[in-house]
Amino acid sequence: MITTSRGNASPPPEHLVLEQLATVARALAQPHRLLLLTILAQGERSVETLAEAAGLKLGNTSQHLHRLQRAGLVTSRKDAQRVVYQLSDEAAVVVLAILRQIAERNLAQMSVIAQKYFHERDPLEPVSREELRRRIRKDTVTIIDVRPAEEFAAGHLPGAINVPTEELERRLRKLPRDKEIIAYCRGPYCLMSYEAVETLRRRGFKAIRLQDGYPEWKAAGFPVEAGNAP
Amino acid sequence: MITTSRGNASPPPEHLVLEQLATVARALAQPHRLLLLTILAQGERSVETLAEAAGLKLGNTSQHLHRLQRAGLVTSRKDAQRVVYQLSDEAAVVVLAILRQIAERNLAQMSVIAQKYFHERDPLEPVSREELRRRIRKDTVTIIDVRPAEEFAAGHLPGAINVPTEELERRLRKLPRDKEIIAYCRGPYCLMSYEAVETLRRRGFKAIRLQDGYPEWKAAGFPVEAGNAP
DNA sequence: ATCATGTTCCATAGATTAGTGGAATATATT
DNA sequence: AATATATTCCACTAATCTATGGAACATGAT
Repeated sequence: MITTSRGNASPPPEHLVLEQLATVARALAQPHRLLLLTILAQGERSVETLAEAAGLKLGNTSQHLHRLQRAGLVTSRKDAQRVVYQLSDEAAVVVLAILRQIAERNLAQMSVIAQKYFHERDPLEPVSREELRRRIRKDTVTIIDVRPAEEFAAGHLPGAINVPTEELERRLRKLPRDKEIIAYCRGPYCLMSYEAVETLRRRGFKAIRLQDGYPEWKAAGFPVEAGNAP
Repeated sequence: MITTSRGNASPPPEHLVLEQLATVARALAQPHRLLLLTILAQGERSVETLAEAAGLKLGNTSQHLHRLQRAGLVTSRKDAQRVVYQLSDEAAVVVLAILRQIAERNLAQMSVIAQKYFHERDPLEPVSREELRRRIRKDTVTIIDVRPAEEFAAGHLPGAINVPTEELERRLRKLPRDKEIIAYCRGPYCLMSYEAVETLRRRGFKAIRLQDGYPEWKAAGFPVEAGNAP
């Protein structure tokens, strides 16, 4: 009798494929690595600055980065003594967005966190990317990027000015009181833009957050600028 | 001095969010669970039939399903004695597609597997979903769904006829020799449609595969039918 | 009530993983 | 050559995960 089943030899090709997908998923299955990915989504970085930004030990960071690299999520290049990592793919930003979507829609605890620490802090609906692009064309807004200077330099929204949260109070005088101010940062669950609009509104500015953050703007194919324009 | 850093109390909200995302990713980080998801992507199923389809022990399957449920990827409902699971979200299909994309583009081993077991077996470019929809309208194709009857009944492409691979040889007479035959199955890394077009071409039919499979067709928002039309 | 069916729960053993401290390595700089 | 800087490698511990067999539980049929 002819049979389509295989003996007790090697696993079927379908399973080999699933094994590969699981390798990618395993790399995503750890909060610290997800954190490293969200930091890399802002722009490339060396191991040391990554470790510092993530609050991790150097060796530990190095290990995590290797795991991410083996999973095809990041690539590295050597720049003199240092090793610079970057996302290998916009797909990494997309997969994070989908994990977020699944968690938001189906995990009770996620709703609680989103409500308590985020929505409650800024109940106003953020501006959508499309809407912001329209307003940029009409020049009716001021956009502030509240991420650290390093990340701003690696890439930002066209025309945005960099005002890291720590400097915000100090630089209020330079912000316009007539135009609406739109703030953005690393992503939808980054508190920096929340803090910024809170501060600004308290001081009488008209401020609102952008939907998501820089990586999502870029991944959506919207225009970006790089460099350290003041 | 006022500081924005927190003492040694609870982790920052951003980390709570990453913890949730990691929960979802951890559920995806195991080949057997990915297999269960691809089976559920064909339609809802009871624990027992899932275990059988996946080749897993019952208790083990039950445990995996709970993990998937806690991660918000599937939901269950009770139907008399049996418990029926289904995907909670089309997002599950999307996340599998992205993991696949990342693996394909960045993992050397994935390319080897894809080449050796899939591309080599059918070097012809598959028909895209858009192209197939056009041809359906013109009625210039016969579509065969080579998945098991159970999965066909749960949902299939409009007008497709169900010819499970084991029955293909037996039912060749009923297939047209003038029209092109388009075969599809569970997804891009499911061998059933590869086997089918191979058999058909050997017998002189004009056969070609559809890009991806049923779950991707449905997730793309294309029309589907359900029920057991012959 | 009793039995059959389908699913979950529990304890356990083996494998994998995360974090740590420190040694080893590679590349500039002096 | 010697030193400083940036990263990786290694050994080890604690925690988590997977699969297994079997007991327990719920539901419907007899």
